[in-house]
Amino acid sequence: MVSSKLWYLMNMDVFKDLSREDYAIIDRDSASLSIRKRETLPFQGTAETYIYFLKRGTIKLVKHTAVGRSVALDVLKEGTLFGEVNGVLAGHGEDLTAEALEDCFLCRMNKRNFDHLMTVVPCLSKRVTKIIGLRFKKIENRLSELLYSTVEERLARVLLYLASEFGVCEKDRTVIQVRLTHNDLSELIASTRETVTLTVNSFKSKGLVDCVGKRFVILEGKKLKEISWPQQS
Amino acid sequence: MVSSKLWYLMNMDVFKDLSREDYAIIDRDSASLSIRKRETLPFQGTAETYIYFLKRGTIKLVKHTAVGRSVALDVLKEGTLFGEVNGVLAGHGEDLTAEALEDCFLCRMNKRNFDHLMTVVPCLSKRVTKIIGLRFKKIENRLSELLYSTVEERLARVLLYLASEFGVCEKDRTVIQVRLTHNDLSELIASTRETVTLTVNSFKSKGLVDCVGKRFVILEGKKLKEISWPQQS
DNA sequence: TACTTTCTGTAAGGGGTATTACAATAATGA
DNA sequence: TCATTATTGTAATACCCCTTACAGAAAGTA
Repeated sequence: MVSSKLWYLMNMDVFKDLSREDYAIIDRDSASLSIRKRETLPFQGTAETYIYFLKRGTIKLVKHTAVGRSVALDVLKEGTLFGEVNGVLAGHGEDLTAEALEDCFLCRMNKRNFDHLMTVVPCLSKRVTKIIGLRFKKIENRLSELLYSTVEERLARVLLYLASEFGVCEKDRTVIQVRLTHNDLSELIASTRETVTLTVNSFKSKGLVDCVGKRFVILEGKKLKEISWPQQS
Repeated sequence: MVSSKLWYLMNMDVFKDLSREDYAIIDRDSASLSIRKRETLPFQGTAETYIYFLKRGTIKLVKHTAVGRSVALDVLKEGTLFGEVNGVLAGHGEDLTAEALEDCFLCRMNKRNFDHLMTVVPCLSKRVTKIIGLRFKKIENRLSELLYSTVEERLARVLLYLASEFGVCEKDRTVIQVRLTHNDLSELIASTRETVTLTVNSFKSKGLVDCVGKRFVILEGKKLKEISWPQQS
C-alpha cells in the first residue's frame, strides 16, 4: 500500500526500479506541494534548498538579466526533475524563477536528503548525471540557435519544439497542450511581445499555425521547418 | 619516480590527492599529445572518444551553427578538463571544435577508461560533477548576457572576463596573456569581425584598452565595467 | 453585472549592426 | 628575400526589430 505521492514518484524515470528501502526513504523525505497558474516557486531566499519533481502541470524556467529583461530557459513538462542538484539543473539561482503556466502539483525533497540518497544509490546518481548532460547540450544549442537567426526563424523553431514536447496529433494538425501567451513566447525566443504578435499573425495568415482556445496548433509543420532552417534544401 | 606526464596530471585540481593505485591507473591509461597554433583537435569522426586535459596553452571551444556561423563557448586555460564526460563538458559534439590559440600540450584518456575510473574513485566523480555544475551556470549566464546587450557591452564584458582568467597585473594595467584576433573576439561575443575592429578601436581611442604585441591590455578596468553594465550605478 | 487586469492588435520611428566591398598592413613560410 | 596568407582598417548601405504609444478584446474577480 503506497501513498499516491509515492506512487507518482515511483513512476518517474529517475526513480524507476529502486529497492523497497530506497522508496521508503524517498517517501519519508519528500513532500507534496502545489502552486497555481502564474505563481512562481519560492526559489529565492528560502532557508532550505529543494529538488522538485513536477507531477502535473507545466512550468516555465526564466532567467532574469541585470537590465530587467528575461529569457525563458525552458518549459518543463510533467515528470521533470529540477532544482539545484550539484549546482546544476537550474536552481536556486540568484536570478532564476520557476513560473507555473497552469496549476501545478509537485513533490519536493530537501537537497541534502537528495544528495545523500544519490551517494547511497549509485544508479540514481548516474541517471541524474545523464539528465544534466542532456540539459547541458540543450542549452548549448539554444545559445547558438538564438544568437544567429531572425525572429521568424526562432519562432518557427520554438513552436516546433513545443509541438514535439507538448503536441498532440489530430490527423493533419498538432495541438500544443500548453497555454502560452505571446509574452511567454517572446521570452522563449528572446524577442519582444509586439514582434511575436506580429510574427504569429503572419504565420496564421499563411495558414501555418492557428490558435484554438489559447492553444497553438501547428497546421503546416513542414513549412515551419523550412522557415526555421533557411537556405537548407 | 614519476613521469613528467603523470606529474602534470597529479597537480591538476581534479586529480589531487588520490591513492598511489589510482595514479598508476591514470598513468597507464593516459597519453600525451600536442597540437600547434590554430590547429583543431580531431574531435569528430574518431573511433574513440577521449577526455582531454589541457597542460599548456589555450584552447577556444567553438560551436558551429547550421547557417555557417559560429559561437565561441569559452576559452580554456591550462589545467582545464574537457571532452565528453557523461555527455557533458562540451564534447565530441556533432558541431563542436577545439581550436588551439597557441601551441598546446595535452593529455588524453579514453572515455571508457575515465568513466570507469570515476566509478572506482567516487571522489573524482564528485569533482567532475562540480566542474560540470560550474560550467552549466557559466553557459546559462552567457546566454542571457549575449542576448540582451549591445556589442559595446558584450565586448567590454568579454575583455574583463578574459582579464580575470588570463590577466597578469602590472601596477595599473592588466595584460591578457592570450593572443586573440578580432575574429576570435567576434565569435566570443556573437558579433562580426568588422564591428569588433570598430569597437576595439573606439575603446583604444578612449584609453580604455591597448594592444601590446597582439595581446590586449586593460587600462581602465573600472570604466570598462561601467560600460559592460549600463544604467547600474 | 461591472470593474480591473491581462492579453492582443497595430503603427510610426529610429537605432544598432550585419553586410558588402576593398585597401592596407602584418605575419608566415618557402 | 619575396610571395602568400592572415589580420586589420574603413565606409556606405540596408534592414531587422526594438521602442514607444495607444486602443480594443478577453479574461479574471468582486
